[in-house]
Amino acid sequence: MGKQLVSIVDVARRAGVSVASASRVLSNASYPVSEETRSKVLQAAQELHYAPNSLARSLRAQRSNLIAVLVGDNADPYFAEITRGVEEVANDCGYLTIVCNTERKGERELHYLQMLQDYRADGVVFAGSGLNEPGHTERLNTIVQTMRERGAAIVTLAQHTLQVPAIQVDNASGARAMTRYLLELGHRRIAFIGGPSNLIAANMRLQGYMAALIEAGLDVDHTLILAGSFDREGGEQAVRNLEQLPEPQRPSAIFAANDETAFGVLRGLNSLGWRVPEDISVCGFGDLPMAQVVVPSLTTVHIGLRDLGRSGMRKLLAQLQHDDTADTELLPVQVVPRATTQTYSPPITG
Amino acid sequence: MGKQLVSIVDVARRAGVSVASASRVLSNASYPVSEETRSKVLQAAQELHYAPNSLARSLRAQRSNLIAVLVGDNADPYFAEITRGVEEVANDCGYLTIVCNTERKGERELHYLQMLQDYRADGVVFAGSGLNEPGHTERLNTIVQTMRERGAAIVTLAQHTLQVPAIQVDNASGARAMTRYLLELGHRRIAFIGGPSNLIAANMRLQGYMAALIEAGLDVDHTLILAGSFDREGGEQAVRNLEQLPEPQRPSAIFAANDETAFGVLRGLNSLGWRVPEDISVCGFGDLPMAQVVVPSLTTVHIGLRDLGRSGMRKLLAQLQHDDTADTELLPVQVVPRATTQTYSPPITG
DNA sequence: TTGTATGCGTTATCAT
DNA sequence: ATGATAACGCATACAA
Repeated sequence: MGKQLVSIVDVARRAGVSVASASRVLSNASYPVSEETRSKVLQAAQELHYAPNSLARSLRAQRSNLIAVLVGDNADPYFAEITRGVEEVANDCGYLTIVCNTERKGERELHYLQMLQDYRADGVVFAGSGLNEPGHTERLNTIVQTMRERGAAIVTLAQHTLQVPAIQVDNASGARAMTRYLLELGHRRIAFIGGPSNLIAANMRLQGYMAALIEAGLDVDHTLILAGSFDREGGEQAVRNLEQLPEPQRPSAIFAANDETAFGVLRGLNSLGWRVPEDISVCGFGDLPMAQVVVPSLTTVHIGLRDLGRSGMRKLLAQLQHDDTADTELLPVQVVPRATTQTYSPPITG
Repeated sequence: MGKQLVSIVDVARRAGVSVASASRVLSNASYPVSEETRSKVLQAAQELHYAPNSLARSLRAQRSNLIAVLVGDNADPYFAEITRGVEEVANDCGYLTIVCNTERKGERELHYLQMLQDYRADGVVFAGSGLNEPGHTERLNTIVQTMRERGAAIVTLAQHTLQVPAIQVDNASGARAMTRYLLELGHRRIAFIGGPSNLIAANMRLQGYMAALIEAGLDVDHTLILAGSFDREGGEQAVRNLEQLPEPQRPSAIFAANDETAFGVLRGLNSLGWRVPEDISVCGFGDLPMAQVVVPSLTTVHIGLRDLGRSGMRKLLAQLQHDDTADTELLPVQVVPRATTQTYSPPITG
């Protein structure tokens, strides 16, 4: 490979001092060093373009200053925003951020965790909610426990099977509030397009939706609950399925379990020639940046995603410094009414 | 901190063999080892839940298996897509991906590079184009050279002042092609909303735009060239400025230097009550996923961003394996006509 | 085929 | 205040 970089030994030699002294200067140790020694070391380091070897440092210190964020897909704006928040705080505190795309596959998640354990990552942020694959929870728990015993910090930013410090998005309340909002607009037949069945967050939102209906004294119509996949394709497919429904059974509003799905719904409705919100109301969950960009702008449930990332990283740091905060916090969310929803008006039969 | 993890020494002891033998088994060395020894080591490792220390390994091997992607902002879909592609290939090849948000600040870029040097990152992907800050190029060059001398691989995915292997998005041709396309539609007054002046890519697109006009024998009207910032706000602001223009000087088409800007333009026009594409045509550059989501869907220049990331990482690997490929490749782009552009029709004066 | 010993670059411990 | 040295965990050169 390339030529060796200068090491602390080279610096010490050039400065005419011991390695120990050089180290004390270069690592900003609190240990007393004479001004003369200090300046000699600093100058030698500068002249040689000394770059401390963080791998060696980490090995020695049992502390890597590496943290990781586990996401389903970093190109998904939901995770991208969280990652941004995590990275922001991490960088401020001298940590490097490793991004891991699990593609929502248990196998990949475990694979990554093992690598992170190997690299002695100081912490891991689970950005997405837990996977419901058979046997996954157990295996996940095993490695997470091992990491924690080693001193690594873990935090989840969603409902999770993991028993670790968490910041939970209040999915159930958010979905309930949104459903109530639609009910107040006069809608009675409200379709719900869910997410992957192995995603806890998706289930919580479904629960919230049903709870609101029941509270309002309405029956839950299972023909109005459709499968989705948290992506646009799922939304489009669901619309095609809704179209198959006989006229009187069709919904007057569609609640998509996340914004991406809602975008797919909007696209699907558009190609069907159904106008939003005149013919049908639509809403999502998440409030991605593009929710405000689409025309009409999307009514959705706002989650402060970047802040969620920031708080998550801070919680990680707190664990690392044994400043143990409350183990699990709930992140409140709010309904943001925009232009894709409007008061229900009965179809004109003529 | 937490309790010590088991090391290779523990494994060796438990297996009743030397550390060297254990290492040979656990690192999959090509060195011959008897079947008996191998299985003893493997079993001991399993029983102890041995996790190899990658920091030690990296220190020893002078090779970290860490790579980094330098982006302006990982929450920007442009960079998010690239990062995804990089991470995909990196992970396939056993590398961990560090994400660095430079916020397009030279200072942050340098700061990150120093950290990456400290961690002995095996490679760095510069996803964005070079910054034009005074003195930045020189300082950047210095540290990049040091990294390369060390054996690290570098690749840029955009026009860059750095003299390193690169995959360049053909910004000039793309912008020229798009401008020609608008000209063919009959537009003559085409506004151009640029990007940050210190971004080479933005300048290349402006060059392409002007080249097409000149080729068509048209004058470049500088009142139609507006400043932008590669974000939605810039697009909205530019629209407000265009509105100030007296009627006859207004453009019939707006070419935004990137998609984000175009989204801002669409939003700005919408709030002004100008219809797209009936009253005015709009197009962007980049073809982000959401270009197909907005209504009407955005005419833009397609860049295969995820592929760009993948190719970039492959180019990095090629360098690492001294399979030196062509130093700089050009990534072709294509105009994708969608619904925000249409044939120019002169305003009806009545 | 196996084992011993050394070095990768740092920092902390212990003397001085 | 300074210096010599062990140890972090691993992989290799060399010896057996």
